[in-house]
Amino acid sequence: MPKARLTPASVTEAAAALVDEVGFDNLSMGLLAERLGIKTPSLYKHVASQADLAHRIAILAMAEAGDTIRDAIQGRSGSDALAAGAQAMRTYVREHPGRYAAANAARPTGTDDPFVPASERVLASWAAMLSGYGLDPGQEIHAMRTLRSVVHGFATLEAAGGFQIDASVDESFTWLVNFIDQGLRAGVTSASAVAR
Amino acid sequence: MPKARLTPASVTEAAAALVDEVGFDNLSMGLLAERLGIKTPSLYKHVASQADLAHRIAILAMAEAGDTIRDAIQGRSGSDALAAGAQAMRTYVREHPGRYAAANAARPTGTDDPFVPASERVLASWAAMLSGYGLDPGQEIHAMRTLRSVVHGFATLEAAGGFQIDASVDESFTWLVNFIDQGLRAGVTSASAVAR
DNA sequence: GCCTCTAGCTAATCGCATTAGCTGCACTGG
DNA sequence: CCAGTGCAGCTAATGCGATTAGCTAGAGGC
Repeated sequence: MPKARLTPASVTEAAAALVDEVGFDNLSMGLLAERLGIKTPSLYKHVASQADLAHRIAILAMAEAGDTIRDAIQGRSGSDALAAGAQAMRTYVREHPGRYAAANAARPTGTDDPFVPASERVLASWAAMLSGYGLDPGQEIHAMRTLRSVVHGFATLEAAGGFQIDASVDESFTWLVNFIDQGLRAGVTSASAVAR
Repeated sequence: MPKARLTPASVTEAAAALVDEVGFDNLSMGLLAERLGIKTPSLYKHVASQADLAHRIAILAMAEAGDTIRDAIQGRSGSDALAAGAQAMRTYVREHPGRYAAANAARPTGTDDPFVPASERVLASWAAMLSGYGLDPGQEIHAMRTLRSVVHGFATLEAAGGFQIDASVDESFTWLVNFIDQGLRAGVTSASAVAR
């Protein structure tokens, strides 16, 4: 049997894959150890505790989500960027529900916590998506929070199986993104109309 | 010492108050028992398990939220109903974060689960709020999901301390509700222009 | 070839949910 | 008013999952 040479990073990666399968609250040290072919206490040679492990998964998830969104909006702007970014986010959550749950449960441990820059990068992507709409600076923070809320809300409700009725969830998401896009564009025109 | 005569309902109520204080994931049978002035195993005379307890909290929360929202939109319609309902929901989540977390974590156990009608009543209120906008029937489900997503998303992000920047969160929420309202009103007129 | 360093192991501890079995009090029927 | 019954609460015990202590052997450096 091959010596896989475990590291904190590889353990975290395995744990992330595990939570996506069994759900974040079903994460257990025993289950993870079994997947890695080692005994439970051996895990503590790589991570400090289960809380530490969860935090590492959260950092990984935030970094991955940040990359995914940034790649999606690359070279796009305005409506296209919004649609691509939102879809990328939703897809990420759908494919990695456990990781996303870990990221949501995480709280920064301090100013030097890698989780902080990772989430800032995600926020930066959201901001970039909005920049194309030429919003009034005073509105930007509100628009950003609205955008975050709606995408986060949709993704978590979907992941939790909150949409029961058999109407296409894909279609609803497209509708939602369109709705936001139109609202943002209307805001721009009415704002400048006032200025004019 | 007064005999408080515990019941499943009173235990659930105490547990709900407890989770609002300490957070849903910090709920423990020992802590609850201590609050009630009894020993941990005695709790099992009233609830079947911790999972059962959590589920009862979820049902309570959903029922309370449903009542609160319904009361808020009483006698209002259109934009007013939307604003009042959304505010009521957010306020409920802010005042009862633990209960709300319990409700989100809950999954219906069957068709006779009281959780089902309780959540349906909440959904009915959302639907009532939207009815004033005279949306195209085919759009209603999407609008409903969008509305749920944005309010749920905002409330959970706020409860999780997700809004770091020191801009007024109240103001952001008002902005958000206004944004949705305007979009819905505009959507009525340009509903058929979705193809774009 | 020897030494050290450490991943992994076994055994033990701890906290918390849950179960088993006992007991006294409160309310019922007579 | 009294015996009988039911149940809330208690203590003691079980079990599982996280975590810690202490040991061991194999890999890489000298």
